[in-house]
Amino acid sequence: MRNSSGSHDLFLDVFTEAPVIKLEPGEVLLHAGGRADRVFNIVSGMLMVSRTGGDGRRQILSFPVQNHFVGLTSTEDYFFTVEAVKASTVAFCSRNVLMERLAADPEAERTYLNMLTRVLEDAYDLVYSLGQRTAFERLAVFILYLRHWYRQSANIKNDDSTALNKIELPMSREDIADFLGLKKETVSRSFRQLEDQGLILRDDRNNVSIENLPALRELAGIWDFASPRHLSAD
Amino acid sequence: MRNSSGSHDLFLDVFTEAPVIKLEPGEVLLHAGGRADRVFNIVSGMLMVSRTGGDGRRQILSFPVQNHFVGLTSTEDYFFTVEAVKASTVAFCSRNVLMERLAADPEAERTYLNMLTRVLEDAYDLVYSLGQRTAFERLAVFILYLRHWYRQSANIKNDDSTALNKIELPMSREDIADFLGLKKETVSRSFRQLEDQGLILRDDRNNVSIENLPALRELAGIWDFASPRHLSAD
DNA sequence: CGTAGACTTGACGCATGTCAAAGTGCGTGG
DNA sequence: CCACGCACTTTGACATGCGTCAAGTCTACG
Repeated sequence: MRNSSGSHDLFLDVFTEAPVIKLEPGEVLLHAGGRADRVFNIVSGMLMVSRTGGDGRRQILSFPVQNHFVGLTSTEDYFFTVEAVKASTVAFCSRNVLMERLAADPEAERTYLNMLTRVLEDAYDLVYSLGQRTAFERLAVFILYLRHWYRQSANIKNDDSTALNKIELPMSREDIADFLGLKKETVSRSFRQLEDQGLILRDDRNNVSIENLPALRELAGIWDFASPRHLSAD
Repeated sequence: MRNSSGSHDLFLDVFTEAPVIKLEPGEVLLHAGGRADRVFNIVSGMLMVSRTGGDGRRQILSFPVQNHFVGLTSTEDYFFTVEAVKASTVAFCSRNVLMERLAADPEAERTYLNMLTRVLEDAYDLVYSLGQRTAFERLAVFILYLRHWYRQSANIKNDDSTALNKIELPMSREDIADFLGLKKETVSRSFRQLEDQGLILRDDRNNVSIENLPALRELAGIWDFASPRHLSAD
């Protein structure tokens, strides 16, 4: 199982009593280059982790949501920027405290390793999308990702639940583009294409409805987000 | 410092006395879908980690070399395939043994977390390349990566050493293409373009010489592989 | 030598990027 | 409450980088 929100498998107890920070949309939690002395656990909302090159090109690395974890580096400094996409609250603790806790408690350590490994697997999923999928497919996968995250947050078991067919898109088209390695115009056109083919419906700027889940999954090549890996078997 | 080959910062002692496997080029170490009960440390040579979709599209995730680590999953099964690019030897130990060692020894645990975090950072580097860079730039970055790995293996301190200007390319053009999210023809043409601009020289099929390191770095936007992060500051 | 596999090169097409204009919703101030 | 303006999105026309398909070339190996 990939997750079931709130389970101890995903949550480190160093965060249970930890202080929280409230963030408004667009507010920056931490900057690339800043000293990496804290780690964060998202309590609610949605953040955005990005990296910007010297020439201004920006790549979004992830959109962490409830119970996701942010702040890992192997070095002294953050190499990414984290900001809020929507109003969010995050718990934080110092890196040292976390490390001591992990050293003292093998159970916490296992949990942490699992979280870290999942982040890595998500990164590899993104690599696969960027390297192998078309714009159209990337957007389909992205919508299924959002659906998956909302399912986790709402703690809904049934992966086919129609309760999950309203998808909120709290980030801008440009953010989506920078996540998927596209331009915002291409994202717009791909949304249109998905709508024209009856896979989704654009309710408004920030909300789409999934109209044909099996076809979306077919397009994405993803059959079960909860299974060991996201790609259909080879 | 990102590494200094053989240092205890990068090497887990569970592997010191561990049995090794010898692999010929093309030989498969493990298959996607197989039970993930072992972890591996590369002693010499070069491997290739890949993931193939149901429709046959393949994405190479990494080319691990000396002292790199392979076999991490959060689940019961491997979701990637690992094979040898050139003759290699790898040390292995069971996942359980590793986990027990990490639980027992905070020092080993720290080392392991660092290794894992670096793998994650490499994955994010690849994400940036695939999402933001042109074919030409991706190849420049790739050559600099190879150079960086060879520098690690040879344990050469000076990052400008001309001893590192002969770069071996043990993998096929198609492998490079599947790593960089391109087609093999585009890889060929980008090599040509690099040569035409005097940045490299193609000695033969599997060897290039770096002719203009500063220009390559400029193109890649990478100034110092040993620094906290690979991208030039923003 | 001769053949096979890998690589290179060329001609062409298409997906995505670029640039520009029009549409949409939303907050602000009259 | 309405109207204006602004930011974001959508759409359109066109450009281009990379993919596709098909010859050619090289090299290793029999």
